Order: sequence, then structure tokens, then C-alpha cells
Amino acid sequence: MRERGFNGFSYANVAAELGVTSATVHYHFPAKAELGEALITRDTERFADALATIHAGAPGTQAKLAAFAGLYADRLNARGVCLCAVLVAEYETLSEPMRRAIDRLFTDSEEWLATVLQQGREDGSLCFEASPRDVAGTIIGGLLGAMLLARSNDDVNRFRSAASLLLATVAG
Amino acid sequence: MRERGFNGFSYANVAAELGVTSATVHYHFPAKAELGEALITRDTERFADALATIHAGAPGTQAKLAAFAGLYADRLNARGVCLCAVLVAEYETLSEPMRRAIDRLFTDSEEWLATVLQQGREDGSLCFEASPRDVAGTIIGGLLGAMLLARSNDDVNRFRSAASLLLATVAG
DNA sequence: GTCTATAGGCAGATAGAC
DNA sequence: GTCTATCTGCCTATAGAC
Repeated sequence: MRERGFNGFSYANVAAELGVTSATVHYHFPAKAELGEALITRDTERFADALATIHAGAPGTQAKLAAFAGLYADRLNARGVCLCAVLVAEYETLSEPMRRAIDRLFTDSEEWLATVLQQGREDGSLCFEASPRDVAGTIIGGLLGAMLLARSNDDVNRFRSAASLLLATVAG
Repeated sequence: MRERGFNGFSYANVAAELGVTSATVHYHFPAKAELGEALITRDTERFADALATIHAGAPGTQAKLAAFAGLYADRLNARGVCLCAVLVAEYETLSEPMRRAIDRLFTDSEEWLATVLQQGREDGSLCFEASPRDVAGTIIGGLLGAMLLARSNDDVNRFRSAASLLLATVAG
């Protein structure tokens, strides 16, 4: 799904990669939209766990932001990008449950990021004028776009470069 | 294609919207990849024309940048985003000619934007530290991501807000 | 240029044996 | 839980009449 999008893969593809038949995949996920939903939910949980770890572990807001961008970098390689980046592009073709799952993934990350931004501005480690919410949305959107461009250019450095420029806009 | 992506629409969809049969669409575009390529090429030409107009008409670099972002806003409504945003997400599933056409669309806009940025920095109307190329890529990626998020949130203001924040990062 | 008709394939999905 | 076999439907694409 991260590689070819929701409309770009089939049960047969998944089955072949697992070395089973497509009927087997249907046994676990009767409908394709359920499979898609489950994948988003799993990623949402993993992402939330990672955010909690960052919150507990990373020393300052700057480090937190870098670690946040790192989560996206982890999901980027030569073929695949993060789930949200592919799926939001296919948004109009997806089932309501899948849309809601994607929305949740975005609002969760945006809220987390907005909170960190606000704290950073209060303790003086960050500096920006717009609302934390707007800045968070801009940064997340920037990371998504950068991932997609990095893949089509087959150059992960494009992502790193964009991520550091985006984070620099709020540096104190 | 802007609404549902390349893998999300069919000849039947296009035919129905035009009030013809799918055979008629095949007469003009025998293969689907050719149809996709033609649509990208057409958009590339329109985009290039618009960029030339901006270059000739917009008074200063700040105005040029705002007009550039406006081109993306023109391509955003409640259901559709710009071609590049949808297609780059499906990149792995597309034909080589389609990929090349998308790459061209990106490099064209990035070059134009990088040139404006450089001129702005030289005449003092803009201010940024990284290379014009990197900044251009970051802004374009940011606009793409913002378009996708604006659509899924059904809120065009999210795009406007992100666009103005992105452009503010290079304001003199 | 547009139509009807249809080919051939693959998609998502199910039934039933093991 | 996994398999083989199969259904149904839509997909891309083509042939040939008008």
C-alpha cells in the first residue's frame, strides 16, 4: 500500500508476497477496505507509541521536532512513502471508514506537533508568529510533499533538506 | 484524474461524463497511459504559459511568489487537487512516459521558482540562507502537501494558510 | 468520429474440501 | 487456516457497422 497506493495493489499481490493464495488473505481481511483500514490503524498505533517515546525521551523541543521528522524519514525508502502521503492523494476513492482513519492519523500528529510548538514558544526555544496549529499543519504538509518528491526523484536527501528547512522556520 | 488519481478512474467514467461511449474515448486515446500522458503534457503547457505571464506581469518577486502559489490554488477545489500531487503519489504504478512527464512538470516549476528566488535574494527583496534550488523544492513540496491536506479536510483555507507561511520563510 | 458488440483479463469476493 | 475452484463484474482494448 505504501508503495503502490490503495488502488494500485491487489489481493493477488499481497498473497504472492506472502507465499499464500488470495483466498487466504480474504480469510483474514474479507473486504479490501477492511484490510486498508487495519493497516492505517496499525500505523496510527505505532506512530502514537513513537510520539510518546519522543515526548518522554527527547531532551528539548528542538530534539523533539527532529525526532518527529525522523519518524517520516523512517517510513521513506526508494519505493515506499508513509501511508498518509499515498492515501490522502487517493482520498476521494476511499471508503468512509478509511477516510476517518486517515483523518485521525493526521489530527493526532498535528495535535502532538502543535503542543510541542506551543511549549517551545513558551519556554523560548522556538520562535514563530502564526498559530501552533497552522504551523503544525504546514510542517506536516511540507513533510508529506517532500516525501513524495524525494521518492519520485529517488533521492532521500531531498527529504532531509526540506525537513531541515521546514524545522528551521520555527527555530528560536 | 485530479479527483480520483490515475488508478481511480476508468474509460467508462470519462465517457459517462462526456456523454459518449468508452469506445469513443479509446478512439482519441488508444491506451490509458497515453491519455494520462496527454493530460500531464497539457497541464505542463498551461503551467508554463502561466509562469511566463507571471514573469512578464507581476511587479516584484513577492508578487511573483504569491502568483505562483495562486496557480496551485487555482487547481484546488473540494474534490480535485493539481495533477502532480495525485500522480506523484501513484508514481510507482505509472508508465515510464508518464513518469518522465511528471518529472518534467516538477523540474520546470522548480527551475522557475529557483530563478525567482535567486533574483529576489540578489535585489534584496527576499532573504534565505539555503540554496535557491533547495528552497524551491521545499516550497513546492509544501504546496503539494498543503493541497492534499486541504482537500481531505475540505477546507481551502488550510492551503492558503500554509502557502502564506511557506512564502513568509523567504520574505526579506 | 461515434456507435454496438465483444474479446480477454484481472479484480474482489465466496464455497467448500482438507 | 489454507487450499482449489469458481462466480460476477468491471477493466482495458479492439472489430466492424454506420
